[in-house]
Amino acid sequence: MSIPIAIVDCNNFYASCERVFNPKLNGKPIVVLSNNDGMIIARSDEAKALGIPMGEPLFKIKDIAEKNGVHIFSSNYSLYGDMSHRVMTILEQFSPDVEIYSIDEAFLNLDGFQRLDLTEYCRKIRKIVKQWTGIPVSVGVAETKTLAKLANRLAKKDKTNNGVLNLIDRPDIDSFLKRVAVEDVWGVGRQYTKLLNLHNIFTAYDLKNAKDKWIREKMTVMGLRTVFELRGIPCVNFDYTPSPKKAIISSRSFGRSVKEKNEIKEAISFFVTRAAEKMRHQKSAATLLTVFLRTNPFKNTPQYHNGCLVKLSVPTDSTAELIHFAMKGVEQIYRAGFLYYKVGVMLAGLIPYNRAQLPLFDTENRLKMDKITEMMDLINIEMGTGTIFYAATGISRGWKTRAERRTPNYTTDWENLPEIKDFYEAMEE
DNA sequence: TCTGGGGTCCTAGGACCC
DNA sequence: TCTGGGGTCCTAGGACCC
Repeated sequence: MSIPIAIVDCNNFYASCERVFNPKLNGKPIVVLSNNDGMIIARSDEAKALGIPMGEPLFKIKDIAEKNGVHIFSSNYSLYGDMSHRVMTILEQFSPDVEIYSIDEAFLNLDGFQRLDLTEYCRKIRKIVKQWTGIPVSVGVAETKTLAKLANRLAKKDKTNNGVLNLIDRPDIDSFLKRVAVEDVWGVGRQYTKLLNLHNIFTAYDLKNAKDKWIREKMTVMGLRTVFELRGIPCVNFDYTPSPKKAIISSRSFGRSVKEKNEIKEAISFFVTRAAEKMRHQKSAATLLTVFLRTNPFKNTPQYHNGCLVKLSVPTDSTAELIHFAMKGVEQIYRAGFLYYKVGVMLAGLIPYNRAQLPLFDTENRLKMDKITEMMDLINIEMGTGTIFYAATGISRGWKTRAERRTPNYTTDWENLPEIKDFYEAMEE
């Protein structure tokens, strides 16, 4: 007997988070912007209905937004992260095996729940999450992850489903597959869509019936896996305990273009600090460090982009040491005269810290360095990120990303607790 | 004025080994 | 005259995800 898999997906997650704490926004169009207030990364249903596309730069929709009173927000990841955590905690009450797949999605293994009416069960999940967090979710249920994602999509699209679609034991499953375009299948992106369309494969149903050999040749085993999943054969396993990351990236575009090497260095030091913190959090050490910088590819100015990979002879998790090597990298690739718009750092070749090989003859006093790092982490956790930092990251932070329309951290900062009177006012309207 | 950030996996090809 | 076969590891690049 097959195992039912559910995927719970928050509707328009970022937009919904903003709405929870500002009930006046109910029924109003909302969009949320990417970092640096660059483009649209989330839209409420009302904003979608206005024809505002995903990924559109803000300046291109300014007119529509003004005309229709669209509410525009900078993204507020502290808020979204906390809301996500609340939703996931609730989901864990509905299945012992929950895989948190992204900030707004989770797979639930419903093995053992087969005797229940799964559609009813998922309606209950939906109701409780909405009641306890204010976030609306949709649920798709099927025998494979790919089919569950597809069911979820249809649940969201067709309002008659009430946010839940269960495809288990549906003899008419093909009629659902025919309603989903191939580019909307999980695992099929832009490039493969082009290729598939060229070969007259337009729907999930067409893809399900494609020839194995051809798919394997053109789309590798990943594509074949997708096809099998559409046929109801599970190929994508559950992953309950997130394994440590194999690479950690920290990068950002600047709020303005930056010319000076010193500013670039400060920004890179700042990103090294953040990446190293993340790395220590998962108890890894890096053997490779890459720094990169680039000019704005959307501008008609001289272009330059370059990266520099530093192999670290001794694996390290020390911010100070990583900054040291990163600065050497910057010296190598920085060219004067360009207007830089984005820089970043990647830590890779990560290994568990406790397995890190110490060299026989080492010039650094590692024990001492570990103590300093440990203490800095402690202070920053206790008293807030950025309380104590290396001078290399600078204090002016003139390169800082724009976020001009950010809402308060309602749930993670005592100073920003929402006030009940706002809710009353909204109810009276 | 103005276009995100952070990940994963697979494959081909080169270097190197015996 | 003439120069193997099989394996591993690493990297870059390309696809995908949210």
